[in-house]
This record gives sequence, structure tokens and C-alpha cells, in this order.
Amino acid sequence: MNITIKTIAQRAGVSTASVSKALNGYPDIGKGTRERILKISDQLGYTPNALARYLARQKGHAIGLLIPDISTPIYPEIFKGIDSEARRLGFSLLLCDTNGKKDFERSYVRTLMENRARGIIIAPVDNEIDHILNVTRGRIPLIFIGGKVNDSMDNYVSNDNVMGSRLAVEHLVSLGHRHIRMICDNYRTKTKRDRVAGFKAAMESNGLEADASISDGLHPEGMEYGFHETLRLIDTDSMPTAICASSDMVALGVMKAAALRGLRIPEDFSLIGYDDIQFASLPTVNLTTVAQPKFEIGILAVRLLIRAIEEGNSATRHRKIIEPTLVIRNTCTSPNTERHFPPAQGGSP
Amino acid sequence: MNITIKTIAQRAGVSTASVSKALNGYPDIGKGTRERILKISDQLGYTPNALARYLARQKGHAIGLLIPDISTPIYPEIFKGIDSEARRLGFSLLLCDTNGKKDFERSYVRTLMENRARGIIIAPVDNEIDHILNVTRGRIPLIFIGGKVNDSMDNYVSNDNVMGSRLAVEHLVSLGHRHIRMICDNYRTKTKRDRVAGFKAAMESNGLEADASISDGLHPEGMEYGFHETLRLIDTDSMPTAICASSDMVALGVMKAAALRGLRIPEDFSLIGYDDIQFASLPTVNLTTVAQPKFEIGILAVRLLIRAIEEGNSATRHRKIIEPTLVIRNTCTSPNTERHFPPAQGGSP
DNA sequence: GTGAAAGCGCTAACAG
DNA sequence: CTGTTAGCGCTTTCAC
Repeated sequence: MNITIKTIAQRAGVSTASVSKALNGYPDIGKGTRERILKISDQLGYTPNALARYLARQKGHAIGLLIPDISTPIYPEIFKGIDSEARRLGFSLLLCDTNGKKDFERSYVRTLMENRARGIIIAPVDNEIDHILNVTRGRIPLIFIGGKVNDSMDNYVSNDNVMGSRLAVEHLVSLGHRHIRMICDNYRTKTKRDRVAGFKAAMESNGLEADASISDGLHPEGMEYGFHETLRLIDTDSMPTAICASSDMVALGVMKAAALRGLRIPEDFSLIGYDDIQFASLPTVNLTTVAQPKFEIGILAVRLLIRAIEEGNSATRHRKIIEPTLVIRNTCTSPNTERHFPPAQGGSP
Repeated sequence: MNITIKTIAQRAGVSTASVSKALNGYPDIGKGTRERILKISDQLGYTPNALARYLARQKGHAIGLLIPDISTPIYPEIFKGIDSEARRLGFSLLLCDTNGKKDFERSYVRTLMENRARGIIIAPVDNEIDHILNVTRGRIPLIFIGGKVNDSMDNYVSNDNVMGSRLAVEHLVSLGHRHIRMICDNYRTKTKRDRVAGFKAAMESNGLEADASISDGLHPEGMEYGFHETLRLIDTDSMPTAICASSDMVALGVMKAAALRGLRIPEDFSLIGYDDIQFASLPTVNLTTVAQPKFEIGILAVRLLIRAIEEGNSATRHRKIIEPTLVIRNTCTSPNTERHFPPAQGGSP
């Protein structure tokens, strides 16, 4: 038999109500009885039943978090931000790894509803989120984050991708680069479109021509795209003096291609990424990049969500766009006007 | 007002018992009524209250997972294994990031108990786990995983660290190395001790002298240790032809030191890691290493846990030790007998 | 087949 | 201060 407040009540010769009060630190209870109850309670090793409590209180304290894949760089850090802020504010977090599948998203959202989550923070796997809205039906607030965020979503927090690209360009320009190319692995999300737009705008405002390799969407994304596109640029003798990758993963692909062709970074060309994933800071990578404040994004998402929860059903939009920052490491330098391809000394075999 | 089975019952002109039966697919209910109930149920957009259900059933379906830091390589992959297997078996997972703190561990375990988790998988932050056992008091089963596992823990799953080191040594020896050194960043866990023991045993059985740099525990671990120790070896002119790092993170530190001193890997010396974290496969890292089957470890942990849950309170120990495998990438090659330090061509500036 | 009734463990008025 | 009394929403015998 489980020990419940009833057990304690009997042992203490009081009512369950008193036990409840004592355990929850209510003021209206005699100091003597309280202490007696507390003592008995832990003599018995009593463990309150949170489920029963929530049922009675009619109010859960859990919020959900949907992420496409926790093993993808950037998400663990966002998770940490969300986790710490949620716990700090007295909420508990239910993490759901959606494996990049809409089916999973739908089913997890349902489960969260059934468990009476108060709200959900979602890094959707797709631009389209009707399958989610169909199950929440506006009953609990949703805050969107991540690379698929777009303006069709009511509430979200993201970083200023236009500004981020500008930071990258300005850095390169200040180093003396004039021939800069962006390599963007997809053009189907607002995030990537903004990065491209920011790049172009910044180039133009510097009186420079904005070259860009933009995936037609038929090729694999991320590292793969960076790799193949860079190979193409090198082999076609159309390398710029600097490359802006649309993400750190793309940048990694660029590095791989450079190594394969014996080009050194930053001696032969400069490279700048976007996101500042963990990989970027590794000694063998050392990528200069535009950093999204991931931890902070998590914190803000929680705050927006909780505000929305407290407001109840209001039509207010909750949005927050935060500023990225430039993290300078070792992949950018001034362009070497004397360089030639292939360079005198090779890199990896 | 929330819609509950009572609402549905009224609308359908039946009892709540019947609604419950219909919704849960019990056989003892008329086909007609069932369908009527089901129809009304989703007309109303009914969402069952999982909390109430568990209360009534007196049986949760949640299992907990304690991890020191989800942003530390290796854990996301283990998580994925656990997550997929748990869901497959009908359990839901509650992830708790303990931030490497015992306090957090204790408090999360308590929370899990309160939420009536059926069992917990724990990657403890320390060898010592009394603070955990004190709160679970044997009421639910615990399975331990991760680098702190040791034989004082009743149930666990780990990889065979002795064997892993042997794999590394055999590989190096088969390449022709005879002067191999292990660099181990701590000697306080069974995991690391086994890796060292495996290394020594394998060296000896090959008739080789087993050199090892083992941290005195006063220095930082991981990359830091690998970095400083390698620097010391180089500067002291005592570099072996190959290094076995006690973890991939240590290996990364070794690489950093090598780059700083202008040594190339594997041209100037071979390097092999342990764990096969994501970083290891990056193009700029390409580390040959001993891989722990992380996803599989997760799966096994869940199976052991659920078996333990089903067995109820039994004194049976649940342990599983699985075999690591060698992943050959590009940091090992045959020793170059003509090499000299420093080499003719430098690496990074 | 169907429903009445008794909980599951806890909270929350409301009396006393 | 303390106890009584109703639930919270759902499940589960056990009669009918």
C-alpha cells in the first residue's frame, strides 16, 4: 500500500486537510500540528503524488518543447536555455524529439495536450504548421523558434538574420575583401532568405557586386552543398577571396573542399559561417562566424510563452527578434593579392 | 469548462463508464453506442486527461532520464536511443539535465518520484550515488550508464573499455607502431581505469612497453589535458610514434597541440581516440577512434530498465557490457622512421 | 451490453 | 486553527 496524506493523517490524528496544509506550507495551521505532521511525513518517507495534485488543482506546470533532433548542433544549447529558465520559473519541461517528422510533431503535440501542458515551444520541422494548430486549436499558447520560423507563425523568437549577414559582410569588407560570395544551401525558409537578403543589401551598400550560389533545392543541404559548390567554384576557377556560408555546416563543407583541393584557409581565401555551433570553436575548425545567442533565445522563448500563458486567450502576438554577434576566430584575413591556385604548399593529402 | 467524459456521456445519453470503455477500445460495449460515443467525442474535440487516467489506473508510463549535460557530445546520441526504444515500448521519457550537479540530481530524482516515474536511467555526475539511492529507496529500478559507471552500482550498461583499448593498440601495432603512449585525463572512474588497464594489457601482450601519461587529477580534464600533455611531450622530445587518447576530447587537445607545434597527423605521429563523438567525423578532424555504440547503449538501457520494472522488487542485478568497435578514419598510419622534429613544413601559424 | 458507485490522492472552500 | 465535504477526470468492479 502506498502511503498517502491519509496515512499521515491517521498517524497524526488529524484530517487530510490539515496534512495538506502543513505539507504545502499554508499559514492557517497550528505550529505544533504542522511539525508533528511534517515529522511523521518524512518518517514514513512520504512522496506526494504530483499527478493527483495537478488533477485537484486543475492546473499543470509543464511546458512542452518540440525539437526536430536534439543531436543536431544548436538545439542542445537552445534546450539548455529553455530548461534553465523554465525550471527557474517553476515550470517543468517535457522534451520531445520529433525526428524531423511531421507525424511525430502531431502526435507529440497531442500527448502534450493530454498531459495538460500549459504551452509549447516548437522548433518546427517545416514551414507549414497546420497539423500542429489543428490539434492545439488555440487552447494553449505556442512559441516558435528555429530555422523554419516565418511570419505565418503568430509567436516566435528568432535572430536578426539580415543583420547577421551584414555583420559578416562588414567584417570581410573591413579586411579588404571586395570579391565575396555567399553560398546558401536552401532558399525555402525565411531564415535563409533573410541571410541572403542581408548579404545582398550589405554588399550593395558597400558598392560591391553580390555574388551568390543558391541551391536550387534539388541537392542535399548543409555540409554537402558547401562541399560540392566550393569544389565547383575552385575547379571552375571562379573562387572569390572570401565566402559567406549560410550556416556553419555549409562552412564545414567549404573547408572540406578546400582541404581536398589543397587550398588553405584563411591564407588562400577567407570563410565565415553562421550560427556558431559547437563545432565552430574546435581547434581544428576555428571558424569565424555569426553567432546566434542560442541560450538567450531559449530564455526568451520561455518568457514569451509564460507571458502568453498568463495572458490567457488573447490575440496578442508575441515576437522577439534578437541580435546576432560576430565571433572572430581564424578563418578570415585580408585577401592576398598575390595568391595563386593551386598554392605552393598543399594541405591534407 | 473543460469537456470530459461526463460531457460526452450526457450528449450521448450513456454513462461515463460506457464512454470510458468506448474510448479505450474495450470489447464489452455495443457497436452502435461505441460509434456514437466516438463521433461525439471528436465532434467535441475531446482530449483525454492523461493525469486523471494515471491516477485512476495507479500506474504511470513514464521513465526518467538523468544526464549531466545534453550539450556534451555522446549524450544526444544516447538520448536518441533511449527515446526511440522507450516510445516504441509505450513509455514516455522525461529528460532531466542535471548540469553536472549532485543537487540537481537529487532534486530531479525526487520530482520523478513525485510524478510516479516507473524507473530511471541515470548517467550520474559522480561515482558516488547515495544521494540518489536515498530518495528512491529501492522503490523503483535504476539503470546507470555513462562514464561514471562502476561496480558499486547494481544495474548498468556500459561498453567494454578494456577491449576498446585493446582494439586501439592492436590497430596501431598492426600498422607497425612500437612506441605508443596513452594519454589519460583522469584516473578516478572505472571507465578510465579500464581504458588504461586495457591499454597496458594489450601493450604487454605484444611485448611492448606501456607508456602512459595519467593525470594526477589536479589539472583540467578533456581537451585541456590532451593539449598540455602533448605540448609537454613534444617540448621534452619524448613523443611516441602514436598516441592513444583516453577520449576523443583528449584527442582533440592532442591535435591542437600538434598544430601549434607544427606537427602533422598522421604524418608525424598517429592518434587514436575513444568514444566516437560527432566531432570525430568532421572533415577537419577525421579522427580514428574506438566507437561506443551509443544509440544501442540507449536501447539496452531501456530494455534492462523495463525488464526490471516488470520484475518488480527483485534483487537481480541487471548489467550489460557491450563491445566497442574500431572506426578507422585518417589519423593513423605507419610510423615514419625518417621523421624528425620539427618537420620541414609547418602547419597552422 | 450498460450503468451505478466507489475510489485514485490531493486540494479547496466552508463551517465550526 | 482544524475538520467536513465536495470534487478534479477517469477507471473499474459488480450488479442489472
